[in-house]
Amino acid sequence: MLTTLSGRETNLLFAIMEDMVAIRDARKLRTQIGERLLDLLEADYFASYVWTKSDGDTGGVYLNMDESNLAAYESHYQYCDPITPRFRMCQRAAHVEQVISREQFDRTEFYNDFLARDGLYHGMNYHAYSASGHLGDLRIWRGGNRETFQERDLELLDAIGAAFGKALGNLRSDAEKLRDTDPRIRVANWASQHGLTARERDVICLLAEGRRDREIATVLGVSVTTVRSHLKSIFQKSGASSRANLIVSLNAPVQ
Amino acid sequence: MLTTLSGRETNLLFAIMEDMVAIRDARKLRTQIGERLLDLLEADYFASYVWTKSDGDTGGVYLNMDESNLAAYESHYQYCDPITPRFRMCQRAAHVEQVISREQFDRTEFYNDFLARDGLYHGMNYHAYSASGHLGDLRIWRGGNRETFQERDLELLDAIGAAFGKALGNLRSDAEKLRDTDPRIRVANWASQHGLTARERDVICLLAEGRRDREIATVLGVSVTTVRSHLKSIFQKSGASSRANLIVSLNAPVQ
DNA sequence: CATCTTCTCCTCATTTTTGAGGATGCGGAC
DNA sequence: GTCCGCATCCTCAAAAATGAGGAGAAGATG
Repeated sequence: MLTTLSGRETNLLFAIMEDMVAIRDARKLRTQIGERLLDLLEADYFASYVWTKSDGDTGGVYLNMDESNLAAYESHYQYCDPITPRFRMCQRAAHVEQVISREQFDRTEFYNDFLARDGLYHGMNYHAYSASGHLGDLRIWRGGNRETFQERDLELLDAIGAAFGKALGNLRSDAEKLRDTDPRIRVANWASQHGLTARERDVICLLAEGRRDREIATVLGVSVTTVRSHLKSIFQKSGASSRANLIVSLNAPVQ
Repeated sequence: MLTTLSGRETNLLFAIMEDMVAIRDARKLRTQIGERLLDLLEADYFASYVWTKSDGDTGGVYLNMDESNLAAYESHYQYCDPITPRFRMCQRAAHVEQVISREQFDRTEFYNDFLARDGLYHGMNYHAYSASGHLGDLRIWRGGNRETFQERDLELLDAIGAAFGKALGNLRSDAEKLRDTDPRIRVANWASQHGLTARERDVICLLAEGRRDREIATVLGVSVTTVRSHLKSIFQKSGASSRANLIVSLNAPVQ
């Protein structure tokens, strides 16, 4: 690739570069990059999906698209989407017409009942992957009254998409690390690993905080002997040799 | 700023953008960005310093500079460096001649005995800051037989420096978070917070692993009563009410 | 030298935890 | 219905940890 950039484009690219390192929330990053891309590529519509949703993230980020139409996509059209699976097979940014012929596409229910209703006509996608799977995508569209995307646009999207994918990968692995250190989640994982019952879970949650049998009993509203009874089976199931050992394995950031 | 970029420059900028998100080691990032900048700005020499050194990082990263001369900088010339303090006051990339007059500079020991020996003549610096202080810098030089840097070069360095600063800031705060979750360091911090003696530290290190008094005694090669004696003063100094409580506060990622 | 801290070890009493046996009632699965 | 897992409660005994009182030796500090 060897493309010159105008002053306007250079400015946008610098802004994108700063966003990539500065924004550390995947949803915000996708929104911001979307706005920059619409500007840079002179496009009209933007959408971005991630497949592994997390913390209240519905997965989709959209710009200039109709709410009710999007609801229809999420409930129906994503299941008869003829292009996204093909885009996902490309290792780089691709134009709609690189994955399906225009004639074929124009006859699909997906195009006529979904895309066309919002005015989407010319499209290109970038799908970011890591070793562990799909990270997220960038979907750029122009209306039918506009020019189609050129090879140069694909190159720009490709280069930005590469960095975008790395950034998403970083954010995801950061989130995973954080989740590994969240005590509640660690305790819950530990509990299911060892096949603990609901009540035994209640007990180790309090145990993990360093409480005594008597305190645990008070909090749970049962007698101390009941707590000891649960503890006995917890020791049996986990093979832990002492309360101290248990607390360490429940609280240690890395096991 | 409104600068057009050539195809070569665009490619380099995309590469820099990817480096910024992909490289998660501060030293490697500085080295890589240094090489890209030498290429992009057609410069001859690169140096980058960080002031808060960490994990075997000596602070300085250099390209095309003489080893023995650098040793002289670290031991002597950095203390009579007339320009770096002035560069650090600039909020953006600056040319040497923006912080000192050429005539003045050419008379300094710093220039004649240090820079000139390696052939450094035209220079520009970028110093990155965060709220907590200086993060790191980018120092770009050309030889005396070359053209001086133009306003356009400063603009490029400035834009890249902004993202570079954010990236360094992220890496540093990530490293700090990691350090907060390292059990050994947390135990050491906890110990000094509560004014524990060396032997008491040894005891809680083993205690934090969930060991029994007897085990601790064996490992330390003392009697159980000695261990209990140390534990007694640990309990007194820290105000902890039980061994379980102690283990939690020693192991909990966040206190 | 006297004083202080630290490390080492001790006793005695008490509380807490662990391990081993139980028993009862409840609700779902076969 | 019978069986099984679960939650609840019990006793008794042993092991571990806590709290309080020490004492002696080594070393640093005034």
